[in-house]
Amino acid sequence: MERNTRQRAAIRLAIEQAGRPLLPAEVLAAAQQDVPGLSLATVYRGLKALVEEGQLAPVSLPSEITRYERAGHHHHHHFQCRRCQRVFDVHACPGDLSKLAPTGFQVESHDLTLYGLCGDCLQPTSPPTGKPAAAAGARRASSRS
Amino acid sequence: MERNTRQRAAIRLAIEQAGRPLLPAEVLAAAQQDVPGLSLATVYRGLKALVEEGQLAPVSLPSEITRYERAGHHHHHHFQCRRCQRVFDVHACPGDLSKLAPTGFQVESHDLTLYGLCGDCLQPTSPPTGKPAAAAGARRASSRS
DNA sequence: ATTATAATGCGAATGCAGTTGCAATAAAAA
DNA sequence: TTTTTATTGCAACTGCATTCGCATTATAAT
Repeated sequence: MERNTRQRAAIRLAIEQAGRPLLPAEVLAAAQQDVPGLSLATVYRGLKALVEEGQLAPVSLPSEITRYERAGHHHHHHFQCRRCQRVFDVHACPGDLSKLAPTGFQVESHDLTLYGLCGDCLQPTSPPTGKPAAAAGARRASSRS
Repeated sequence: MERNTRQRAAIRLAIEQAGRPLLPAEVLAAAQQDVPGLSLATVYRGLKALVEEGQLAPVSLPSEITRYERAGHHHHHHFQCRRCQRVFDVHACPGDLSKLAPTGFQVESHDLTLYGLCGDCLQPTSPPTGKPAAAAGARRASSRS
Protein backbone atom coordinates (compact mmCIF):
# COMPACT_ATOMS: atom_id res chain seq x y z
CA MET A 1 0.00 0.00 0.00
CA GLU A 2 0.77 3.71 0.10
CA ARG A 3 3.69 4.83 2.19
CA ASN A 4 4.19 8.13 3.93
CA THR A 5 7.50 9.30 2.62
CA ARG A 6 9.24 12.54 3.45
CA GLN A 7 9.27 13.52 -0.19
CA ARG A 8 5.58 13.06 -0.74
CA ALA A 9 4.81 14.97 2.44
CA ALA A 10 7.10 17.78 1.28
CA ILE A 11 5.30 17.95 -2.05
CA ARG A 12 1.91 18.21 -0.40
CA LEU A 13 3.18 20.76 2.08
CA ALA A 14 4.74 22.91 -0.62
CA ILE A 15 1.45 23.26 -2.40
CA GLU A 16 -0.53 23.86 0.76
CA GLN A 17 1.80 26.58 1.93
CA ALA A 18 1.93 28.28 -1.42
CA GLY A 19 -1.85 28.66 -1.40
CA ARG A 20 -1.82 28.93 -5.16
CA PRO A 21 -1.32 26.58 -8.12
CA LEU A 22 2.33 25.62 -8.55
CA LEU A 23 4.34 24.35 -11.47
CA PRO A 24 6.16 21.04 -11.02
CA ALA A 25 9.40 23.00 -11.03
CA GLU A 26 8.07 25.32 -8.32
CA VAL A 27 6.96 22.37 -6.25
CA LEU A 28 10.44 20.93 -6.63
CA ALA A 29 12.12 24.13 -5.50
CA ALA A 30 9.82 24.56 -2.52
CA ALA A 31 9.91 20.95 -1.42
CA GLN A 32 13.68 20.82 -1.66
CA GLN A 33 13.75 23.10 1.37
CA ASP A 34 12.52 20.09 3.31
CA VAL A 35 14.10 17.32 1.30
CA PRO A 36 17.29 18.57 -0.36
CA GLY A 37 17.88 15.51 -2.52
CA LEU A 38 14.38 15.56 -4.00
CA SER A 39 14.27 14.92 -7.73
CA LEU A 40 11.90 16.20 -10.38
CA ALA A 41 10.89 12.67 -11.30
CA THR A 42 9.71 12.13 -7.77
CA VAL A 43 7.77 15.36 -7.87
CA TYR A 44 5.98 14.18 -10.99
CA ARG A 45 5.30 10.79 -9.45
CA GLY A 46 4.04 12.42 -6.29
CA LEU A 47 1.82 14.89 -8.10
CA LYS A 48 0.29 12.14 -10.17
CA ALA A 49 -0.38 10.00 -7.11
CA LEU A 50 -1.87 12.90 -5.16
CA VAL A 51 -4.15 13.78 -8.03
CA GLU A 52 -5.37 10.19 -8.33
CA GLU A 53 -5.83 10.19 -4.58
CA GLY A 54 -8.03 13.25 -4.94
CA GLN A 55 -5.83 15.52 -2.85
CA LEU A 56 -4.60 17.70 -5.69
CA ALA A 57 -6.24 19.14 -8.78
CA PRO A 58 -4.47 20.02 -12.03
CA VAL A 59 -4.81 23.62 -13.20
CA SER A 60 -4.27 24.21 -16.85
CA LEU A 61 -4.19 27.68 -18.36
CA PRO A 62 -3.79 28.64 -22.02
CA SER A 63 -0.23 28.17 -23.26
CA GLU A 64 0.91 27.16 -19.80
CA ILE A 65 2.13 23.90 -18.45
CA THR A 66 -0.15 22.25 -15.92
CA ARG A 67 0.06 23.52 -12.37
CA TYR A 68 -1.30 21.81 -9.27
CA GLU A 69 -3.36 23.06 -6.37
CA ARG A 70 -5.25 21.54 -3.44
CA ALA A 71 -8.41 19.78 -4.48
CA GLY A 72 -11.73 20.44 -2.82
CA HIS A 73 -12.09 24.10 -3.59
CA HIS A 74 -15.46 24.69 -5.13
CA HIS A 75 -15.99 26.39 -8.47
CA HIS A 76 -13.40 29.11 -8.93
CA HIS A 77 -11.13 30.68 -11.51
CA HIS A 78 -7.57 31.91 -11.87
CA PHE A 79 -5.52 35.03 -12.26
CA GLN A 80 -2.11 35.08 -13.84
CA CYS A 81 0.27 37.96 -13.27
CA ARG A 82 1.74 39.10 -16.54
CA ARG A 83 4.94 40.11 -14.78
CA CYS A 84 5.84 37.34 -12.32
CA GLN A 85 3.75 34.72 -14.12
CA ARG A 86 2.41 33.38 -10.87
CA VAL A 87 -1.13 32.06 -10.79
CA PHE A 88 -3.62 32.86 -8.04
CA ASP A 89 -7.08 31.65 -7.23
CA VAL A 90 -10.05 33.88 -7.95
CA HIS A 91 -12.92 32.94 -5.70
CA ALA A 92 -15.54 34.59 -7.78
CA CYS A 93 -17.36 33.80 -10.97
CA PRO A 94 -19.29 35.86 -13.51
CA GLY A 95 -22.14 33.35 -13.13
CA ASP A 96 -24.28 31.79 -15.80
CA LEU A 97 -22.60 32.14 -19.16
CA SER A 98 -24.83 29.82 -21.14
CA LYS A 99 -26.47 32.66 -23.06
CA LEU A 100 -23.13 33.72 -24.49
CA ALA A 101 -22.86 30.63 -26.64
CA PRO A 102 -24.15 30.51 -30.22
CA THR A 103 -27.77 29.42 -30.50
CA GLY A 104 -28.10 25.68 -30.66
CA PHE A 105 -25.08 25.16 -28.45
CA GLN A 106 -25.32 23.74 -24.96
CA VAL A 107 -22.94 25.13 -22.37
CA GLU A 108 -21.94 22.77 -19.58
CA SER A 109 -18.97 24.46 -17.98
CA HIS A 110 -16.46 27.20 -18.46
CA ASP A 111 -12.92 28.29 -17.71
CA LEU A 112 -11.96 31.85 -16.99
CA THR A 113 -8.50 33.32 -16.64
CA LEU A 114 -7.83 36.89 -15.64
CA TYR A 115 -4.56 38.57 -16.57
CA GLY A 116 -2.93 41.62 -15.10
CA LEU A 117 -0.61 42.55 -12.28
CA CYS A 118 -0.68 40.86 -8.90
CA GLY A 119 -0.44 42.78 -5.67
CA ASP A 120 3.30 42.25 -5.34
CA CYS A 121 4.08 43.33 -8.87
CA LEU A 122 2.07 46.52 -8.46
CA GLN A 123 4.43 47.49 -5.61
CA PRO A 124 7.77 48.46 -7.18
CA THR A 125 9.22 48.23 -3.69
CA SER A 126 8.38 44.62 -2.87
CA PRO A 127 9.57 42.24 -5.58
CA PRO A 128 7.63 38.97 -6.02
CA THR A 129 8.46 37.00 -2.92
CA GLY A 130 9.12 33.30 -2.75
CA LYS A 131 9.23 32.11 -6.30
CA PRO A 132 11.41 32.35 -9.43
CA ALA A 133 9.43 35.39 -10.55
CA ALA A 134 9.94 35.94 -14.27
CA ALA A 135 11.77 32.63 -14.42
CA ALA A 136 8.98 30.08 -14.70
CA GLY A 137 6.91 31.52 -17.41
CA ALA A 138 5.03 31.81 -20.62
CA ARG A 139 5.61 29.52 -23.53
CA ARG A 140 3.59 29.22 -26.71
CA ALA A 141 1.52 31.83 -28.41
CA SER A 142 -1.57 33.22 -26.75
CA SER A 143 -4.71 35.07 -27.69
CA ARG A 144 -5.88 37.09 -24.76
CA SER A 145 -8.55 39.66 -24.83
CA MET B 1 10.15 39.36 -50.68
CA GLU B 2 6.91 37.48 -50.06
CA ARG B 3 5.62 35.28 -52.83
CA ASN B 4 2.07 34.23 -53.53
CA THR B 5 2.25 30.49 -53.55
CA ARG B 6 -0.60 28.08 -54.02
CA GLN B 7 0.10 26.46 -50.68
CA ARG B 8 0.01 29.67 -48.72
CA ALA B 9 -3.22 30.68 -50.42
CA ALA B 10 -4.71 27.28 -49.61
CA ILE B 11 -3.76 27.70 -45.96
CA ARG B 12 -5.40 31.08 -45.74
CA LEU B 13 -8.47 29.84 -47.57
CA ALA B 14 -8.86 26.81 -45.35
CA ILE B 15 -9.04 28.97 -42.26
CA GLU B 16 -11.36 31.49 -43.85
CA GLN B 17 -13.77 28.86 -45.01
CA ALA B 18 -13.77 27.01 -41.72
CA GLY B 19 -14.88 30.14 -39.92
CA ARG B 20 -13.46 28.79 -36.70
CA PRO B 21 -10.00 28.25 -35.20
CA LEU B 22 -8.23 25.29 -36.77
CA LEU B 23 -5.42 23.05 -35.62
CA PRO B 24 -2.36 22.83 -37.87
CA ALA B 25 -3.41 19.29 -38.70
CA GLU B 26 -6.91 20.49 -39.64
CA VAL B 27 -5.45 23.22 -41.80
CA LEU B 28 -3.31 20.60 -43.50
CA ALA B 29 -6.27 18.33 -44.21
CA ALA B 30 -8.42 21.16 -45.52
CA ALA B 31 -5.71 22.79 -47.62
CA GLN B 32 -4.74 19.48 -49.15
CA GLN B 33 -8.06 19.59 -51.00
CA ASP B 34 -6.52 22.39 -53.02
CA VAL B 35 -2.89 21.38 -52.91
CA PRO B 36 -2.61 17.60 -52.59
CA GLY B 37 1.13 17.49 -52.00
CA LEU B 38 1.03 20.03 -49.16
CA SER B 39 3.21 19.13 -46.21
CA LEU B 40 2.77 19.83 -42.52
CA ALA B 41 6.06 21.71 -42.39
CA THR B 42 4.75 24.10 -44.99
CA VAL B 43 1.56 24.56 -43.02
CA TYR B 44 3.60 25.53 -39.98
CA ARG B 45 5.75 27.87 -42.03
CA GLY B 46 2.67 29.42 -43.59
CA LEU B 47 0.86 29.84 -40.29
CA LYS B 48 3.86 31.51 -38.75
CA ALA B 49 4.25 33.88 -41.69
CA LEU B 50 0.56 34.76 -41.74
CA VAL B 51 0.58 35.47 -38.04
CA GLU B 52 3.60 37.75 -38.38
CA GLU B 53 1.86 39.39 -41.30
CA GLY B 54 -1.12 40.05 -39.06
CA GLN B 55 -3.57 37.99 -41.08
CA LEU B 56 -3.97 35.18 -38.56
CA ALA B 57 -4.21 35.06 -34.79
CA PRO B 58 -3.19 32.14 -32.58
CA VAL B 59 -5.91 30.72 -30.33
CA SER B 60 -4.71 28.86 -27.31
CA LEU B 61 -7.07 27.02 -24.98
CA PRO B 62 -6.19 25.15 -21.79
CA SER B 63 -4.49 21.82 -22.49
CA GLU B 64 -4.93 22.28 -26.21
CA ILE B 65 -2.42 22.86 -28.92
CA THR B 66 -2.55 26.27 -30.55
CA ARG B 67 -5.18 26.79 -33.21
CA TYR B 68 -5.33 29.62 -35.74
CA GLU B 69 -8.12 31.90 -36.86
CA ARG B 70 -8.45 35.05 -38.94
CA ALA B 71 -7.13 38.13 -37.22
CA GLY B 72 -9.10 41.32 -36.95
CA HIS B 73 -12.05 40.01 -35.02
CA HIS B 74 -12.62 42.23 -32.05
CA HIS B 75 -12.76 41.00 -28.47
CA HIS B 76 -14.39 37.58 -28.36
CA HIS B 77 -14.15 34.19 -26.70
CA HIS B 78 -14.32 30.51 -27.59
CA PHE B 79 -16.44 27.46 -27.18
CA GLN B 80 -15.10 23.94 -27.36
CA CYS B 81 -17.36 20.99 -27.98
CA ARG B 82 -16.61 18.23 -25.55
CA ARG B 83 -17.61 15.64 -28.13
CA CYS B 84 -16.09 16.68 -31.48
CA GLN B 85 -13.44 18.90 -29.85
CA ARG B 86 -13.97 21.61 -32.40
CA VAL B 87 -13.59 25.20 -31.31
CA PHE B 88 -16.01 27.96 -32.26
CA ASP B 89 -16.03 31.69 -31.77
CA VAL B 90 -18.27 33.22 -29.14
CA HIS B 91 -19.05 36.79 -30.07
CA ALA B 92 -20.13 37.79 -26.63
CA CYS B 93 -18.42 38.65 -23.41
CA PRO B 94 -19.50 38.76 -19.76
CA GLY B 95 -18.07 42.28 -19.63
CA ASP B 96 -15.98 43.89 -16.95
CA LEU B 97 -14.45 41.21 -14.76
CA SER B 98 -12.01 43.39 -12.87
CA LYS B 99 -13.97 43.16 -9.63
CA LEU B 100 -13.57 39.41 -9.55
CA ALA B 101 -9.85 39.63 -8.85
CA PRO B 102 -8.43 39.68 -5.32
CA THR B 103 -8.11 43.15 -3.85
CA GLY B 104 -4.85 44.77 -4.79
CA PHE B 105 -4.73 43.03 -8.14
CA GLN B 106 -5.10 44.87 -11.40
CA VAL B 107 -6.97 43.11 -14.16
CA GLU B 108 -5.96 43.98 -17.71
CA SER B 109 -7.52 41.26 -19.81
CA HIS B 110 -9.17 37.89 -19.65
CA ASP B 111 -9.70 34.64 -21.48
CA LEU B 112 -12.93 32.72 -21.37
CA THR B 113 -13.64 29.28 -22.73
CA LEU B 114 -17.06 27.69 -22.73
CA TYR B 115 -17.44 23.92 -22.88
CA GLY B 116 -20.40 21.84 -23.85
CA LEU B 117 -21.97 20.40 -26.96
CA CYS B 118 -22.00 22.17 -30.30
CA GLY B 119 -25.06 22.31 -32.51
CA ASP B 120 -23.97 19.36 -34.61
CA CYS B 121 -23.21 17.14 -31.66
CA LEU B 122 -26.57 17.86 -30.11
CA GLN B 123 -28.21 16.37 -33.22
CA PRO B 124 -27.63 12.58 -33.11
CA THR B 125 -28.67 12.56 -36.76
CA SER B 126 -26.06 14.88 -38.20
CA PRO B 127 -22.54 13.83 -37.23
CA PRO B 128 -19.90 16.60 -37.02
CA THR B 129 -19.35 17.63 -40.61
CA GLY B 130 -16.06 18.48 -42.21
CA LYS B 131 -13.47 17.64 -39.62
CA PRO B 132 -11.88 14.62 -37.90
CA ALA B 133 -14.48 14.81 -35.12
CA ALA B 134 -13.23 12.93 -32.07
CA ALA B 135 -9.87 12.52 -33.79
CA ALA B 136 -8.12 15.82 -33.12
CA GLY B 137 -8.59 16.17 -29.44
CA ALA B 138 -7.83 16.73 -25.84
CA ARG B 139 -4.42 16.16 -24.38
CA ARG B 140 -3.13 17.01 -20.92
CA ALA B 141 -5.08 17.30 -17.71
CA SER B 142 -7.65 19.99 -17.30
CA SER B 143 -9.52 21.78 -14.53
CA ARG B 144 -12.80 22.97 -15.84
CA SER B 145 -15.59 24.37 -13.81
C1' DA C 1 13.15 33.51 -71.94
C1' DT C 2 16.49 34.02 -68.19
C1' DT C 3 17.69 34.79 -63.61
C1' DA C 4 17.61 35.33 -58.63
C1' DT C 5 15.85 33.53 -54.68
C1' DA C 6 11.61 32.66 -51.67
C1' DA C 7 9.04 28.70 -50.75
C1' DT C 8 8.35 23.75 -50.78
C1' DG C 9 8.68 18.65 -49.53
C1' DC C 10 11.01 15.43 -47.25
C1' DG C 11 12.98 13.45 -43.48
C1' DA C 12 15.83 14.25 -39.82
C1' DA C 13 16.44 16.97 -35.79
C1' DT C 14 14.88 19.92 -31.64
C1' DG C 15 13.01 21.12 -27.35
C1' DC C 16 10.80 19.92 -23.65
C1' DA C 17 7.12 18.03 -20.49
C1' DG C 18 6.49 13.98 -18.56
C1' DT C 19 7.79 8.88 -17.83
C1' DT C 20 10.41 4.78 -16.89
C1' DG C 21 14.06 1.04 -15.85
C1' DC C 22 16.79 -0.17 -12.33
C1' DA C 23 19.60 -0.59 -8.38
C1' DA C 24 19.53 1.48 -3.86
C1' DT C 25 16.74 3.12 0.06
C1' DA C 26 13.53 3.26 3.61
C1' DA C 27 8.62 2.75 5.30
C1' DA C 28 5.82 -0.45 7.67
C1' DA C 29 4.60 -5.20 8.47
C1' DA C 30 6.09 -9.48 10.63
C1' DT D 1 15.37 -6.85 14.19
C1' DT D 2 14.33 -8.88 9.89
C1' DT D 3 11.63 -8.92 5.92
C1' DT D 4 8.81 -7.14 2.32
C1' DT D 5 8.15 -4.04 -1.16
C1' DA D 6 6.68 0.90 -2.22
C1' DT D 7 9.42 4.78 -3.20
C1' DT D 8 13.38 7.24 -4.62
C1' DG D 9 17.33 9.28 -7.52
C1' DC D 10 19.43 9.13 -11.59
C1' DA D 11 19.84 9.04 -16.21
C1' DA D 12 18.06 7.50 -20.20
C1' DC D 13 13.95 7.52 -22.77
C1' DT D 14 9.08 8.80 -24.73
C1' DG D 15 5.88 11.36 -27.26
C1' DC D 16 4.87 14.92 -29.76
C1' DA D 17 4.51 19.75 -31.45
C1' DT D 18 7.34 22.45 -34.04
C1' DT D 19 11.57 23.54 -36.67
C1' DC D 20 15.39 22.93 -39.83
C1' DG D 21 18.80 21.45 -43.55
C1' DC D 22 18.96 20.90 -48.10
C1' DA D 23 18.17 19.85 -52.77
C1' DT D 24 14.36 21.07 -55.77
C1' DT D 25 10.63 23.92 -57.53
C1' DA D 26 8.36 27.82 -58.93
C1' DT D 27 7.31 32.86 -58.41
C1' DA D 28 8.16 37.26 -60.07
C1' DA D 29 11.51 40.53 -61.42
C1' DT D 30 14.66 41.58 -65.35
